[in-house]
Parts: sequence; structure tokens; C-alpha cells
Amino acid sequence: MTEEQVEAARERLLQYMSDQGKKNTRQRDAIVEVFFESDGHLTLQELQQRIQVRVSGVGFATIYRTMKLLVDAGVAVVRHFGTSQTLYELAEFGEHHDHLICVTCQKIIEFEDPAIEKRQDEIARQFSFEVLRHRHEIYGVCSDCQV
Amino acid sequence: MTEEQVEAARERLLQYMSDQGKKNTRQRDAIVEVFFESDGHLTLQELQQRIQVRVSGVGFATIYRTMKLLVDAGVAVVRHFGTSQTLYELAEFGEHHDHLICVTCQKIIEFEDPAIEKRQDEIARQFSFEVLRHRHEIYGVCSDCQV
DNA sequence: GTTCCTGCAAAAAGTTTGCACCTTA
DNA sequence: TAAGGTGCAAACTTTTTGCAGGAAC
Repeated sequence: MTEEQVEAARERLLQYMSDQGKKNTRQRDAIVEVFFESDGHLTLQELQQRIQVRVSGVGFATIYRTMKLLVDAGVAVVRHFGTSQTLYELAEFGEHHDHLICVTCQKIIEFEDPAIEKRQDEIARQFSFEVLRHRHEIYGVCSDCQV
Repeated sequence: MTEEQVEAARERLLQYMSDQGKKNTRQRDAIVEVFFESDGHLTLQELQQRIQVRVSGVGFATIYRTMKLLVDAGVAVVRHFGTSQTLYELAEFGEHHDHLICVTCQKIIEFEDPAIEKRQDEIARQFSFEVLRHRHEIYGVCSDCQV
């Protein structure tokens, strides 16, 4: 995700918060900061770990509720990749990417391939199907986890 | 999934069970029956509801453990869609296909495209990623539902 | 000063397991 | 009869919520 897109997301979030009469707090700032820096795909646990480093004692519930706020604002989306844990990802602004998911270490690699997107549109056309969105996930073993 | 594939799955399950010294029971038969007939993704809850109809008093734990057995035998796979619930789906035998999903009428069109599969392998190779499986879902509006 | 936020702890929701008893082969 | 299987209930895991006190505007 590019710098401009993160900026756009920040903008959108501020707009949403002022529209909804939401307040800025120390905790919220820290959570939002960590989330935007991370480039997505974090569980609540991971967010908490990273937040602890800069602001101590941010409760789990606060992170949960703040992420819900980000989702409502449209700057984050919830995803599930096989595990029972919820992941939060930066919402797409224009750009689209898909995922390679390591079934061993749960690492997620993003990829983007115009050739596949194009072929996909051709297939849809064959069926007179109007594409709205898609998900393409490749599950396997990443280089680090291969024996 | 075709009739032959369900047959193959049954075969494989029986083989696995005899290999592992697993026993046939009234409950297991009912669970397997319901699962194979359903041809869809079911939660444990849904399975239990359907099983109740034919065999009363099948415990949740038994269904859970039986589904685990089916997964181990390779005839079922676990999936997580948006919800927090686990879904069990029939495993694919041989052929692989992906889906065009109509967001209006929920119709599902299966497709298979060697060009995409090939491109996908190339991408994985770039990341030294060993592909195990993938899912490719295109959401949109089918020809019947377009206005 | 009112409205919103936070942390805690408890409640929910779903999945997994230990155990005593029962069934299959 | 031995090896598994079953149901119950309890343990776990993760997400969600109620509430009293605290912070933002």
C-alpha cells in the first residue's frame, strides 16, 4: 500500500470520526498508528503486542473497539485465513492485491498480477458475468518453512 | 460434486477407517451420510440439526470427532468464511475448479482455467512458495440478474 | 458538564478434551 | 475381551459486552 493511500485512509478516518462525534484519545492514536504502519494482516493479539511497546496498558477491549471503528469507517477490513483468528487488513483504496498464505507459519505475502486479472475478466465475459470483486488465495508452504 | 466423486470419497473413507482400525457405528454412519448428502458447507451445528432427524441424541463431541476423522481421511476440508464458525466441505477429488458467485441470486458457476493456474504457479515460484491449494472466487452479477 | 472512552472482568460463542460407560469387531 | 467410540460436562480460545471511573470537547 502506498504512502498516498495510507494518507487517504487517515483522511477518511478523521472525517468519519468528526462526522460521528468520536473523540481522539491517546489509545486510539496509538492503535491507529500501529495499524497503519504495519501494512495490515494483524490479529488483535499482535496489535496489542505492538501497542504495548509505545503506550503501556492499552486494554484488549479498547483495541477491539477501535478496530471495529476503523472497519465502520471503511479504512480496515476483517478477514479470516484458515485459522480461527480474525485478521484486520487495511481497506483497499483503488489498488487490489491477492494473497499467498503459508499454512505453517501463517505468514501472508501479497501479490498482484495483471495477467490473472485479465484472464479472469475474459472468463467472466464468457459467462456474461459482471465482476464486482474477487478473492484469490494461494495456500502453501513459504520458503522459510520448507524442510 | 458428481456421484462418482462421492463414491470415491466413501471408498477412501472406508479404506482409511480400516487402515486405522476405526470402527463403524450408528452415529458415524449417520454423520457421514448427512455430510455426503449435503453437498455443501456445513457447520457442526447444522450437521447436528440434520442428524437429529434420523438418529436422536448424537452428541456434539461425536460429530466434532467424526468430522475430524473425515478431514484426516482426506474426504472433508475445513473452511472459514467471514463468520467465526468452522465449515466442513467435501474435499475435491482430482479435478479442481473455481467459482463465479452471483451476489444477487447466489448461483454458483464453476470454472477451470489452466492459464490462471499456470500463472499462479509462476507467482508462487517467484516467492519460493510451495503451493498446496488455492481458492479463487469471483463475485459479481450473473447474466440472468443483470438489469 | 455532557458525551464519549477506557480498563477490567465477566459473558458469550465456538471448539476441544477428560473421563466413565458402552459398543464394535 | 480388547480397542475404540460415545455423551456429558468441563476446559479452552477468542470475541463481545456491562459497568464504574476517567478523559475529551
